Amino acid sequence: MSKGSKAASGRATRICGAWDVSALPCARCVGRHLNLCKPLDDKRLAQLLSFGGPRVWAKGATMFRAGEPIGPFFKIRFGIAAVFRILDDGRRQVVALRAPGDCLGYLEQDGAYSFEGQALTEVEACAFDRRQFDIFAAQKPDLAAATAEELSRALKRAGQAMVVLGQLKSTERVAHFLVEIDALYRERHVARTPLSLLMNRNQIADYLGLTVETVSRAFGKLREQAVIKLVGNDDVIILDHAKLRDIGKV
Amino acid sequence: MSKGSKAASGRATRICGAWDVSALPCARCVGRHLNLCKPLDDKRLAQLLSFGGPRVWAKGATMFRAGEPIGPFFKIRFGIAAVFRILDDGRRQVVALRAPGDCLGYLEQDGAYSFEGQALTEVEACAFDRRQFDIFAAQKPDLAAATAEELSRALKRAGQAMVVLGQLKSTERVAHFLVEIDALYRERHVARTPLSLLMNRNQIADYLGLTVETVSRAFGKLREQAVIKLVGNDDVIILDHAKLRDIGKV
DNA sequence: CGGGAACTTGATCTCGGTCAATATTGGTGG
DNA sequence: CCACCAATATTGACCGAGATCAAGTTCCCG
Repeated sequence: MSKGSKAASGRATRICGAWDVSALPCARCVGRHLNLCKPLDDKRLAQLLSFGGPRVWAKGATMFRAGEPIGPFFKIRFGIAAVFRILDDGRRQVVALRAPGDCLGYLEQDGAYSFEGQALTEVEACAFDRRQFDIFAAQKPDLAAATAEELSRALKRAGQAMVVLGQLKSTERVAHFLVEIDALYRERHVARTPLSLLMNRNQIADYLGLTVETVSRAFGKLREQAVIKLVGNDDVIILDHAKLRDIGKV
Repeated sequence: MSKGSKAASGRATRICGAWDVSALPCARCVGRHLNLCKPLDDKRLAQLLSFGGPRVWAKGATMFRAGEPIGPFFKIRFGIAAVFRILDDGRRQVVALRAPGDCLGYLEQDGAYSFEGQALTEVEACAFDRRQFDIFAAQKPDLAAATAEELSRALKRAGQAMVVLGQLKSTERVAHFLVEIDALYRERHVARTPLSLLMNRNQIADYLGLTVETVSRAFGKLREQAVIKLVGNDDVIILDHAKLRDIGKV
């Protein structure tokens, strides 16, 4: 599965922004710059790389923990990660899904990570020392602008997620979720047919503020309405995009 | 009420960040630079001001609408504003509360505002043309850094709000809300005793993803438990901060 | 004061949570 | 390749938190 998504990502010709880390050498090909889109020239790429090394996490691995002394932040090259928080009593809320091109572990509070990070698939990401990155960004206006742009994108997505959590009914939430990750995976070239959720029902439930059972029932309703078709546990075929978007209030 | 908060804000010696707009001349005192904290020197302040004028909205006024062609963004000097989205069927979710020092209307999508903005109290803010601001920021690394910092702060708050909406029970949400705005108003020098909510039950409900009745009942429960005391419709005295934080999972 | 808006309280209903019992699935080893 | 098994998903029965509908009550502003 993670192999599949990785292959799909590999075909990407452009992931995003002024600092496309897919352009950076990865563990298997140090010294070779793919440089698929070139807002950063080779010299600057090399400079960025000098303090940001590639790293790989297995599916399910913890990338960082809330409260843990702040370390590097990451920019995803392949795979999908979840950012979440756990309350003392075990309640858990996934706060964001992060795909190739997204940053992860950027937020900090009093010198500690603000949220938890976990790899949903195998994940490969570049690690950046934030102090050095900030210094570098201070001299590269377009990199700073790209950072602001990325944060804006994340903030917009968070706002939409708040609408989903605060106002939508369970089936609406699930419909919204499907449209959302379909668009996300497509945009980041993780897309395949059928759509692979890359999350189990539990993780989806924690993202949507529901329980596993409710998520399952919502999938059932959408299937009854012939809006989707379920294939195994992880794959979904969207039969009626328009109706799904309609239900999901997208 | 808005007059009170304004007076309180006026006493602030430092609001935040590298571009404290309270340092900019306001409508009533053009040409005079308060310059309370001085990360920007006078020349740069003047430059910023040349494309960002002060503006005032009455309590309840709409500052911008989602989908409306993008105009300036704003940085609040006095007052409190709400950022929200309305669904076709009238459901409404407040996505963020913005206090002095916060930016507002920054997010855009395809050349239109992403959310709606409304003044909860009388609001005074500086308007900035984003194109000119971006150009300016590109030459001022510390301003770009301050923008990223501000976005990070907003994103962190959004993440916490998602936990509230996704996981907390109604009373927990209201407790969390009280702690949150108490801290916010305090931090931005809007604070007074007793705590003024500056929002009616309907607005609180729309922020917490609840109904007016449920919010009212939650206030009732907190009052019964002697955690708070209600004074009129808009003021709250927090009797037991520790317990309130505990209930609100802060 | 007086009147309308905002808040509170009560009764009822519904959606989603909880608990429990199957049913699928997909990975593993024979 | 198939049979098995643990993990995951589905389904069902029931319950409860919060929504909805409907009165009251309080507040606040003229």
